[in-house]
Formats: sequence, C-alpha cells, structure tokens
Amino acid sequence: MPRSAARPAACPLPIADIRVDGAAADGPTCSSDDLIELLFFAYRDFVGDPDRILAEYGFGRAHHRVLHFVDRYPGLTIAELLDILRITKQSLNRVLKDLIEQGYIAQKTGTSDRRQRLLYCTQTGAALAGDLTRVQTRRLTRALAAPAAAASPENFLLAMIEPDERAAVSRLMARRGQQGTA
Amino acid sequence: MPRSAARPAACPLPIADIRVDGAAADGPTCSSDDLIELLFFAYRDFVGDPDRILAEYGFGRAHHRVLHFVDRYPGLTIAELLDILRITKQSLNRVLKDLIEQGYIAQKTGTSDRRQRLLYCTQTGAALAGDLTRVQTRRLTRALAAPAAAASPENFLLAMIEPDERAAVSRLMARRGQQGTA
DNA sequence: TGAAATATGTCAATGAAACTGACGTAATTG
DNA sequence: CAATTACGTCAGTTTCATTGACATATTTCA
Repeated sequence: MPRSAARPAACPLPIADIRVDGAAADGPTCSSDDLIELLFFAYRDFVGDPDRILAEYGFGRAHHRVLHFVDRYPGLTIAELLDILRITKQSLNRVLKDLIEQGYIAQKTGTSDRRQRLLYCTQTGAALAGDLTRVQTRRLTRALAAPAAAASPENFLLAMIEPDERAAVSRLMARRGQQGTA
Repeated sequence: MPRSAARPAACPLPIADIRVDGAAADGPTCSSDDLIELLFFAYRDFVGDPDRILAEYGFGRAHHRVLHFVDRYPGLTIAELLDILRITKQSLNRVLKDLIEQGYIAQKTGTSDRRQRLLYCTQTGAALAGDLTRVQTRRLTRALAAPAAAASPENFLLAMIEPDERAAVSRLMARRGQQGTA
C-alpha cells in the first residue's frame, strides 16, 4: 500500500476505513489538512442548495443570512444582527431594505427601548425561510443518517458533500503530495 | 424545564449534555436547525483566521483558495482548479494573475499536453500557504482535542467556534422559539 | 492533412456584497 | 440638558463574482 505510506504521520483520530454512501473514504483521511478541504467542499455544497432557490427570487446569500436569523430569532435587533453577521450596518441595510420592501421582513419599534427596530418575518418571509431551511436540513439529516457520519468530523463533512461530487473529491484528495498527476 | 419542552421533536442523535472547553452545550443541541447555524458560525471563524494574515499581503479569500489548492496539489491545471472552485476562468484569472506576478505561483507548460499550464507554488508561495494552513490547523486540532468533539458533529462545530464567542453563540441559540427577548 | 475540439488567455461590461467615512435623527441615560 | 446609543443614509471604493465575445495554441480525429 504505497499511498498510505506517503501520508503524513500526524493522524489524531484512530478511525477505520469507512465507506459513506458508496463513496470510498479511501483509507484513513484524518489529517487536519484534509479537514480544511472537506470543510470547504461541504460548505460549498451546503450553501449551494439555498442559492438555487434564492436566485428565483432575485436574492443572494446575504439575503438568506438575514432572513434565516430573523426567522429563527424573532424580535432580533439591528445591533444583534450586525454582531452575528459581522458586517457593517451599510451592508446590512442594503439587503434588509430589499427584504422589507418586498414584504419578507417587518419592523416594529421596540417597547422597552423605542430606538430599537425589532425584526420579524412576515408569513411570506417565514415561508421562504422554511423552504431554505428545508433543503439544508435535508442535506444535514441525510448526512447524519450515513452510518459513519457520527463517528468522526471527517466522515460527517464527507457525507455533507453532494453525493455526485464525493467521488471526485475523494479522488482529488488521494492525490495529495504526489507530483501533479494532472 | 420549559425550554427543552419547546424544542422540536426531531433529534436524530442521542447525545448527552456535554460541555466543550467550559462553554455549556446547554442541553441536547441536536436538531439540524442548530447545525445550520453552527456550520455558519464555525465557518465564519474558520476563514477569519487566514483573512487576517492575507490582509497583510493585500490578498483576499479568493487568493487563499487558489494558493491553498495549488500548494496542496502541485501540477494542478487551470481546468481542474476551475472545477474545484466553481468560478469562471475570468474570475480565476484575476487572482491567479496577482499570485503569479507577485511570485507566489509559477506556471509550467504541460509535458504530455502542451496546452495545459501546470500550476506550482514558489518557495514564497509555499511559505505563505503554510502559514495559512497553520492557523486553520491550529483551530482544527484544538477543536478535535476537545473531549466531546469527536462524539457528534454539533460538538465538533461548536468547538470550532472562537472560544470567546462560544458563550454568545450558545446564549443566542438558547433563545430560539421564544418571542424576541431582545 | 485539415477540420473540429480542447485548454487557456483576454477585453469589456455588469452585478453582488462587502468596505470606509461622514453625517443626521430619535431616544435614552446620567 | 449634555452625552451616549441605536439606527438610517449619502457617497465613494474594493473584492469577487458574473456574462458574452473573441483570440491563440495545441491536440484529436476523420
């Protein structure tokens, strides 16, 4: 087994050669270098699902994030939202304005502090947020249902990747260290 | 215990009340709704580390992604890189040009197919890529070292969040469903 | 060999999503 | 009543992506 011999020695997790949903895990993929990439690929596909829905509404990821957190934490203030998203109020305002004008989010003046604008989803907004959560939940539950997903972070992240892409990702990652077998 | 009663019933993983590095896991946080947010926060902090370093060089995340994959898979072709990153060649070209002109990445004409440009990191490029990998690896190994991290995806993701922020995230997530306690 | 496909590069315009800096207004705090 | 806080907004800039069109070199295949 020449490839496993070429692997870096640092392997913090003693996991076995586990297959996820037909795609070979291809030996112990447990360096944190691997996790860096798996996180990239998993997140790429994770946000890809909602992106397709949002495009139909002329919205982007920025709208999604706002809608999600307002839906989940009704009564959120602007300041709290800014702290969560880590963007400037100018950036937030652009997308928030869209969502308010198009009837997905509503504002109420704060009761204890009338300077605050408490944010809530309208019915329409909650429905859209629900659709977006649904596709992400579907990917997550499918990933968690994979026999090995709970066993280790790497298997979980691998299971989060679009099934059709998993083989390509595994193939790529099997190439590390070798001189470019392009 | 009113809060746990307010939780959605779907809880695919039977995990216990586990504490990660001092931050309370605050009961079983195992709905996939929670995972959606944990993934957001974990990824936010995960890319935040390299961002600070990149800023010193006048580079952004796009540069990071290119540098990372070229460093890790020397001899990568343009087409392969495009497939990994899922961007257009025009987008890639902008950042790739920066990295080549400033001596972080070098091109070689392919040997078997002379149309291909095989990408390699220079010493400087590999050094920078190493610095960036280091900070991300540090976060990952620290997260994996947490006693509960391997036990479940949610604990792993929680452990990936900046320690100083974990309490705030837990506090926020404990608020779900309640009418805005802003 | 010669036409078609492939791999890459590039010009131009556009859009999305962030940024800085400055300023204004309303409400609360002390 | 002055200072602070919460929010909104105007103006300009940057990063990172897009689409569309076109050029060039190389390989493949009929």
